[in-house]
Amino acid sequence: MTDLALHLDGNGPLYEQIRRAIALKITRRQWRPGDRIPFESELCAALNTSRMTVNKALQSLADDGLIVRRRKAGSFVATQQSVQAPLTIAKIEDEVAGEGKAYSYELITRTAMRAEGKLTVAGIFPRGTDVVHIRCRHLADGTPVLFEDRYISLKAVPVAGDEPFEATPPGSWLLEHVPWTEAEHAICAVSADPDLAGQLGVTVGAACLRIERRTWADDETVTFVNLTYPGHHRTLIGRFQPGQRGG
Amino acid sequence: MTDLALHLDGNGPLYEQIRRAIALKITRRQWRPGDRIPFESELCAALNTSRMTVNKALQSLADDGLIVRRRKAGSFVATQQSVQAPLTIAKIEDEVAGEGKAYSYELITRTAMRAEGKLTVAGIFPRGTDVVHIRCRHLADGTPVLFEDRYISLKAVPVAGDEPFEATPPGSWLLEHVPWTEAEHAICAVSADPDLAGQLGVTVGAACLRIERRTWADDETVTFVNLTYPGHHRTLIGRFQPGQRGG
DNA sequence: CAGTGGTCTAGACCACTGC
DNA sequence: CAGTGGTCTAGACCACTGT
Repeated sequence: MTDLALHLDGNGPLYEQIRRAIALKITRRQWRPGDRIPFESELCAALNTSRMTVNKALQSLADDGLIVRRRKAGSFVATQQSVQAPLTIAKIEDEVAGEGKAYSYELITRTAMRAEGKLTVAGIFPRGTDVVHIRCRHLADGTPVLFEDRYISLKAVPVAGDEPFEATPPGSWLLEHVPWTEAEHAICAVSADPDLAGQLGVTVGAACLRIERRTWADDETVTFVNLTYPGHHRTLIGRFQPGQRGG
Repeated sequence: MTDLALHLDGNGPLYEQIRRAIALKITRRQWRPGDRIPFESELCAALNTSRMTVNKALQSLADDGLIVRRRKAGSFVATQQSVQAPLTIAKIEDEVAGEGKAYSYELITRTAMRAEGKLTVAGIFPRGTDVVHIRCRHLADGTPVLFEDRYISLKAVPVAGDEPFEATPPGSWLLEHVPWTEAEHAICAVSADPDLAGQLGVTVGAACLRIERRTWADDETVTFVNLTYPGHHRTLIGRFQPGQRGG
C-alpha cells in the first residue's frame, strides 16, 4: 500500500506526467518492489482524470517492466528489476551511409546444399532442407566492417535458388522479396579464426562481436545468419529512461 | 496511397488485429516504404471502429518503427527499415538464480580516487571528480560469469564512500540507494588481457562480450560500468514480431 | 488556414482471477 | 462472485504543420 501524493509537474501530456510521477515513486523507492500501487480507480479519483489516461500511463509502465498488472489483484512494482535497452539493428548499408562512408559489398561464396550437421542439431532447419549458403562481406570506404554467413531456406524462399547474390546483399534482397514475421537474436563474442580474420582484416584471434539472427515467416525458418563485426565496432544500444518514455 | 482491404482475423483485441493487418500489408510489401497509409479517419470508417482503437494500433506501429506519423500529412511506411530487438539486462543475481545455480560475489579491489585520464577524456566524469573504483566478479556455482569494473561518483552518491562493497555487489547496492533516471549502453567484443583472463577463468586473448553502461540521475553521471562476460556467454536478445506486439 | 494526429473524457461491457 | 484491469466507444478540443 502506498500514499497517493503524486506530483504532476505540468510538463507535457497528462499521461506522461502520471507515468513520470509513478516512475519517480518507484525509482526513489517510495514504492518498493512487490508493493501494490493504487488502483486505476483510485488514481483517477486522486488525480481527477479519466481512466483511459491513467490506463495509458500504467500500460506504458508495464510495457517497460516497471510494474506488473494482475486483474482483480491490482498493479505491483516489479520485483525483477532489470534494465531494458532497445537495440536497433540497422541495415548495414544505412549504417555505413549514415557515417558518410562509401558502402560496398562483396560476395565470397554461394553454395546450394542440404541442411545437415550443426544446422539441424541447432534445430534451425529440418534435416535435408535445401538451403543456399552465402558468405559475403560489407565494406565502408573499402574497409571490411561486417562479415555475413547466411543460410536461406529454399523451401521458404524458392526464388532464392535463382538469385546469384553477386551484386545484391542477401539481407536487402530478402527484405525485398520475403515478408518475415518474426525474428530472434542472440549476441556473443567470438575469436576470429584465420578465415574470418582474413575477411574482416583483423588479426587471428581478435575478438569480434557476433549477432545471430533467425527469421521466421509463418512458423517456418526463412533464414539464419551470423553477422560478425570487428570487436572495436561499438554498437550503441540506446537510452532508457524510466521516467520519460524511452528512446 | 493504398487500397483499404484490411483483413481482420478475429483473433484477440481489435487494435491488435488492426495492427497485425497493417503490419502484414507492410511486410508483404503491398504498402511500401514511403507510401502513405490510410488516415485514421479512413480506417475508422472502413473498419467501423472508433478512432481511439485505430490510434492505439497506429501508435504501436510507430513505436516499433514500422510507420512514421506526421500531423497534417498522415502516416507513412518507414523508409529506414531496421530490426528492433529488446535487450533485457537482468541483474546478474537474478540471471544466475534463474539458471538454478548458486550465486556468489567477490570483491577484488575497491579504491578511492579522482577522475583523470580516460574517464575524463571520454567525458564521463568531470576532471577531479571523486570516485570509487570497484573491481569485482560474479560467479555461478563457483564459476566466474561476469567481471565488473565500475566507477561511482562520490559527488552524486556520497554514501558510497562509506560502503565497503565486500558483501554487497555494487550494482544491487546502487539500485537500493540511488534512484537513477537514465541509462545508456554500448556493446562490444574485447580480448581478455591477462588480468581479465584470470578473473574470468578464460585463456588470455579469449573473446569476451562487454556491455558498457553509463547511468545518470538528474543530468549527473552516477556510475560508469564495464560488464564483461566470457565470450561463450550467449545473450538472448529476444523476439520481435511486427505483426504481434513484441515481447 | 484547413486537416491531421495527439490527447482527453465519461461513460460502457467483459474476461479473468483472487477470494 | 465481486472487483480489477482490458478493451472499446463516440464524442471533443487542440497543437502542429503542410499548403
